[in-house]
Amino acid sequence: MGVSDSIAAYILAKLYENEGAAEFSRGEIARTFACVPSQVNYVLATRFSPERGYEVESRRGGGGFIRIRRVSLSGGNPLMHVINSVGGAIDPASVRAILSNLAESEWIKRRDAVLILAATSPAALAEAPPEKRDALRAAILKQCLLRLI
Amino acid sequence: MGVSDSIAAYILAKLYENEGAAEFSRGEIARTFACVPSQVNYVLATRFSPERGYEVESRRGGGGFIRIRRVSLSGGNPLMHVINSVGGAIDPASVRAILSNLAESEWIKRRDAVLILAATSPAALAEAPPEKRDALRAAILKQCLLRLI
DNA sequence: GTATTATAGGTCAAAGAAGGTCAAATTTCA
DNA sequence: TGAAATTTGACCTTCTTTGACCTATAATAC
Repeated sequence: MGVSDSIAAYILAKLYENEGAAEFSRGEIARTFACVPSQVNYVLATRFSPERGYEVESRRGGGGFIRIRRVSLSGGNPLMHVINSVGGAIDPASVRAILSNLAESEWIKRRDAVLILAATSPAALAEAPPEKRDALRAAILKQCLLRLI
Repeated sequence: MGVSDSIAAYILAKLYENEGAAEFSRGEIARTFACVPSQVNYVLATRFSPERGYEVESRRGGGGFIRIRRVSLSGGNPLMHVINSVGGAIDPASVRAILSNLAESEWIKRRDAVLILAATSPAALAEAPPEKRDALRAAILKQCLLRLI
């Protein structure tokens, strides 16, 4: 078992103890496992991604922290399914279809759908380089749905 | 929790006790928390800014004081006001402050705030070129708030 | 009444303390 | 062996703490 797995196990244990929430400092983990701090970011990116049902929040500077929340306990949630199936990029029409479906079947509220649609609209993403827009749209959609689980 | 957070909590408690108003001397706070006086200014600037819905008044010299008041958004539709006052770019901390203020004064729902925060989070905008992120954040925020008017 | 002094608070920049990003080097595994 | 996963390190950004120096107001002394 490599260091990344150990770190992941450690975080998982903390989440378990604490009912799906954990807070720690990056430096603390790095010291504990005698690795460079950025390895913690690697673990977060590869094992605690939105696709896996985790929400990660952090703050820099003195008193900085990293906070993780486990958001889906099972794969049964259709929002989780959507988050997984979106992939790295998505066009506006698909977003509209997905949101419309989710609202129709009452997995999210109409109001939520409207807001996410606004956030991923061409108007909102006009500033982004054209070739990056679909990727941004996908990331925004996933982050939003994650908060609604 | 760092010193700044403690000071902020202290002031918040005073505001709560006193129905949205608090008065104290800068030196008094500095002594209480064993910090330099200017740290109090730092806390005021970062946690009790107008964006967050506070008005700060002060006087120097003998009998000097600092007075804080929680100020309620009013006069026309505050959403429109925010939309107009957000320029072409905005950082994450300011978005957080604005949304928390709007939710606090019930011009938007908590759920809306959470969603917009997710849509404008660093995680959501990681795909965008760094120099474009603040501009995108501003555009997304405005598009979202427009739908809530 | 004005000038002086003491008592506040204000500003700003440097130093310190986290966390973030990215890509090269290395290891693992199919 | 070649692709994928992991490890490592150089460099970046954000937030906090500290201190030197500045300005305004009140109290006091002429």
